[in-house]
Amino acid sequence: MSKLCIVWFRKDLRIIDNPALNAAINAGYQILPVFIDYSAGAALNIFKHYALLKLSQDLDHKLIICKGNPQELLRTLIAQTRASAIYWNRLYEPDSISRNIEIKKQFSDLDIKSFNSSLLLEPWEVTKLEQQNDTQLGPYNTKNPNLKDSHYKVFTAYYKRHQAKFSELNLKAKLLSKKTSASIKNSTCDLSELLARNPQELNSQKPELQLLKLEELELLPKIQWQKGIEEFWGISKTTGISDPQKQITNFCTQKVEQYPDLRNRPDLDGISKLSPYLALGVVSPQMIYAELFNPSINLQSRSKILKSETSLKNTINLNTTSRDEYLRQLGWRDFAYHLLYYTPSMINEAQNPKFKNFPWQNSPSLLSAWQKGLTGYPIVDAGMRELWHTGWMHNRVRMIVASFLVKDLLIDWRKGAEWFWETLVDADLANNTMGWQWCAGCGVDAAPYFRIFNPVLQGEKFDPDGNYVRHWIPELSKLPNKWIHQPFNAPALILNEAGVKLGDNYPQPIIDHKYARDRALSIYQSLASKTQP
DNA sequence: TGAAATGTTGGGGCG
DNA sequence: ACGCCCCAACATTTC
Repeated sequence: MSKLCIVWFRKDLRIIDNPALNAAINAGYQILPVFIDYSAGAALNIFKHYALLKLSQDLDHKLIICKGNPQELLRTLIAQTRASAIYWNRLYEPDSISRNIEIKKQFSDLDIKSFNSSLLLEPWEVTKLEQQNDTQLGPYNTKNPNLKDSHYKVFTAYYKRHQAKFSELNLKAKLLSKKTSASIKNSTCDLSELLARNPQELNSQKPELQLLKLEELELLPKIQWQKGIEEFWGISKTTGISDPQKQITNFCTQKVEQYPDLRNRPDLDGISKLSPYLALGVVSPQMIYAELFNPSINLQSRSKILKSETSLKNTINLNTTSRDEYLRQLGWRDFAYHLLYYTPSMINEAQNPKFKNFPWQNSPSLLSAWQKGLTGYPIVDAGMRELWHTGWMHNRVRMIVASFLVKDLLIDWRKGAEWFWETLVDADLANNTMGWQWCAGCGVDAAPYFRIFNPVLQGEKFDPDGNYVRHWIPELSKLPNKWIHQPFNAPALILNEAGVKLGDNYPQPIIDHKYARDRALSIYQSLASKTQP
């Protein structure tokens, strides 16, 4: 019988293009797939439940599910099964890094290997210092004086290097490892069979492993909150999340050409909606990349557009620029992990020290109105209701609601980050933290402090027909376009005809934007002029 | 990956 | 016909 390898699943809940799983099979191991639950926001937990349901099925129901301290659980499992290897795919959150260093130490007599499964390039692969490719150097290695300023702080510079590195490593040509699901199933062990084959182990003094059924992780909420999420994401109660590869193909073959034009339009279906799949590693960015620049697809879409009387030259430019623009977003994702890896403190602290004593107002009632989508500004409320019902919000609207919370209401960006963390199915520590610091203007590569979104203008610009607002705020649906983004300015007659009673079935604005803008400007301005020690 | 305030221009109404 | 004013429309500056 061949040796046994624990493949430890975390945020790589897939069997396709899973480097740790592939490597273990290639090394001739029998596979013991293990999932140890980790804490996550409520919405992500729902998605995690259904992603696990699918993964478990893909692994022929041999996935071991448990909960608790990973070190202890792995120790027990190794004692019981005599596994001689542990393979996993790397995570980059500070807690995970330190835990993994511990585990590597603790099981140093085993074959332990880790892999990149979730980024195009890992944090240390894009640095200012050329020799900085040692994965052992972590953010905590402050003894290395070179490390301090080796990382990028501005996206444009980072991405330039990212692109260069990407071609340098020739990753574009790298083929995805495509194991058939049959071969994966063949290599996968069933724990109970395994233990039955070694009955002496069962009778030993060794600690018993508490194996759980998926339901026992209690990832689904007690209230029926998940219904809208299940519906929106095409989730099946019995088979779990919908086939993500279909979602990738659909975007890369149909929608990507229009991406630059439509990506800011929450009223249209112009974006990939792959974020929750990425957050849990149900898909890898490599899978998206492969499909995005799949030569045969390019050929198809080129010929399709050629038929619609576009010149060949334009077509090719159009193809690559729209695909590159989408790829750039995956670059932002890598950048978020780069920042988090080198400055883990950014989770709780503004990267810009001038924000240390920022006079946040933190009114609980205003925060609550924002969370419920009752601010009186339609584009903000539509976004917050979309978030609550689907576990997701269009990125343009995320920026609008974030600007409103931080700059209009003067509520600490961390309150917003917490809410997003609980309610987003794509909740991702690196992205969430970077995004909020960017919006609040307190990050290293942040929006300028004076960039304050006007919710009315943003609505009119990016939801010009008001369809997005009408969908999420039906009580406003009868308002004409002219007033759909500013009901508080509409004549009484118009409101009457549309059945809108401000302060009754739709709130008055909880703050006057002009007043709020001036207030934010003066605070941020005094901050900007403040000198730091 | 803003918006408002301020500045400039030029066509048209009008005395 | 001409200068003057008004004010969109656009451009630039400022926050």
